[in-house]
Amino acid sequence: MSIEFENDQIRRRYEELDELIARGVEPYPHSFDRTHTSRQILETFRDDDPSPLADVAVAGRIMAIRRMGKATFFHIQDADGKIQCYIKADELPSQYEMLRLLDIGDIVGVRGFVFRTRAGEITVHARLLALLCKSLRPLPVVKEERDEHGNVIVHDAFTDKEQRYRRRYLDLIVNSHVRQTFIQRSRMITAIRRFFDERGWLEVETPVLQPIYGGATARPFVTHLNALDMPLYLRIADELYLKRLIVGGFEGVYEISKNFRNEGIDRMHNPEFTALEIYVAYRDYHWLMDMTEELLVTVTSQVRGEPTLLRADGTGIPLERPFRRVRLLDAISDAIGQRIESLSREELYTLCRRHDVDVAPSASKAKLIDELFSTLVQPTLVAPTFVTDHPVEMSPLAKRHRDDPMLVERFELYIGGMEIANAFSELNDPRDQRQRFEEQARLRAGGDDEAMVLDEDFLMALEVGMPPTAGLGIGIDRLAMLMTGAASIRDVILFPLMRPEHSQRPIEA
RNA sequence: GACCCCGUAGCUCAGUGGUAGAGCAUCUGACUUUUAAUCAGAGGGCCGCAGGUUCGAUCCCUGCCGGGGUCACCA
Repeated sequence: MSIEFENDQIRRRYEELDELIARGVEPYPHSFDRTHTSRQILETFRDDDPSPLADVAVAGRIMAIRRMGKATFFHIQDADGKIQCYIKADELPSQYEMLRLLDIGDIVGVRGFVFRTRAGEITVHARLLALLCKSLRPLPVVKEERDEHGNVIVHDAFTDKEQRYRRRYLDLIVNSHVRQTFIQRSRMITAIRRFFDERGWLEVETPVLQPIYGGATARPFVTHLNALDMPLYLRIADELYLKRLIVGGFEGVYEISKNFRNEGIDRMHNPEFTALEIYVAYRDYHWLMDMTEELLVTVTSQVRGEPTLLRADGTGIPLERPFRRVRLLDAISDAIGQRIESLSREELYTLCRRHDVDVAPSASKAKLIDELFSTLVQPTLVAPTFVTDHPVEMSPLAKRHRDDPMLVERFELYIGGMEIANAFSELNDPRDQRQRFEEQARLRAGGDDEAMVLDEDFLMALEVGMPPTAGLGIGIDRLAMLMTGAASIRDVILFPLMRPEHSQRPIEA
């Protein structure tokens, strides 16, 4: 086998690998009996009694080496953090020789006793050094130092966004804040599950591949099922299936799932993203606003230690109950200084033009209201705010407002200028639902390719009868952004969608 | 999709119309409590790709590829 090496460092490492094998070192052994993680040692070491840590075994990736002739210090990194190790040539002559052939990036196991160095760092003094995996590619080298206040100063951080997203494994190895971000994301989802499970609501799984896509207005990804020779769509939402389960008699169901929307990619959008949807029978959107507040305060407190979310600029967003609640038409009217509910489509269009809101002349009334809101109001909604009671044309799956049939019982939750949640008192009147679908069909015929598709089976389910139900959707990625202070959705998705690199282009069959 | 910015060593970045430089990393040597270890030396580059202008292009121009940002589209 001949390998063309990309650079001298990789060639060098392959040579070292051969030399290790020639010396009888197994470069890829099967296991290592670890007794402690780095953190367990750092947290339990006591200067007045080091004996409990007189024989520990740690394992991890070498992140720094300081060779000083016949003694060497190195740091290894495990999932918990880093710990320094110390090895002396006269104590372990053959393993010290092997260490010559090791590099930053190699994974090793160290068995020994724990002590504190003159410089004050808790360190594992090696009685055994074992190679666990030889690394054949150089890692980005990031150096850290501590200033007099103990703050970590990072030098030459691995920052190239393209490389960080494409080679997330490198990003995770060298950027500890990235590891923390994804740990927090995972804890957030765990906390959400716990919150729902404690209330007896059932986690379910519904189809990703759907013959009819629904539950949201968006362009879908289309695929094809060979077995039945039919098109299928990747789901854009779970809504219609979860409601069928409420019809079926479950009284609280939720799903945390990937949705797929064939639309733009930017700081707030990834073609596949994670959504939470939950439906609870016999409840309405008022109850749901209270529940949403409690959910967010509980989850944020558990993940961040306090009920405060974090913006990318470092400022906090305290979650103080109750969240502000404002009706959509009031919010827009206040921003404009003029009531808008009785305006015609043409008057709304003129209003948009006057306020520099960019809209197509053919835009529907719902679209114009949406544009006015998202341009004039949404950016101002930093503190958590429920925006409620949307016009019925904007919300084909929501129940009409009990006080005004032109509106629906709906809320969207905005935090940090982002839409985080969307919820309704769910429409369960099958005749009204059919009319709404028919209106969507007219929009589709008029060229709106994001309008909803009529789903006869869903209507049949509503005819069987769905109890009054409250339904909520939360954008998990966006919530994770606020949980971690991320500026881009790509920073909270492990493998965000990227255009393939040239060498990785799929070959046409 | 439109516009703006970016692409130089493994990483982070300088730089110039006369085919390249720093720090870290790598290699050689010294060093048995170092810690951005230190000290002395060395190697490493299709300057994103392809054209064009020019005696000569990493630099100027055009196109393409990739990334970032803004807008549009959109949860």
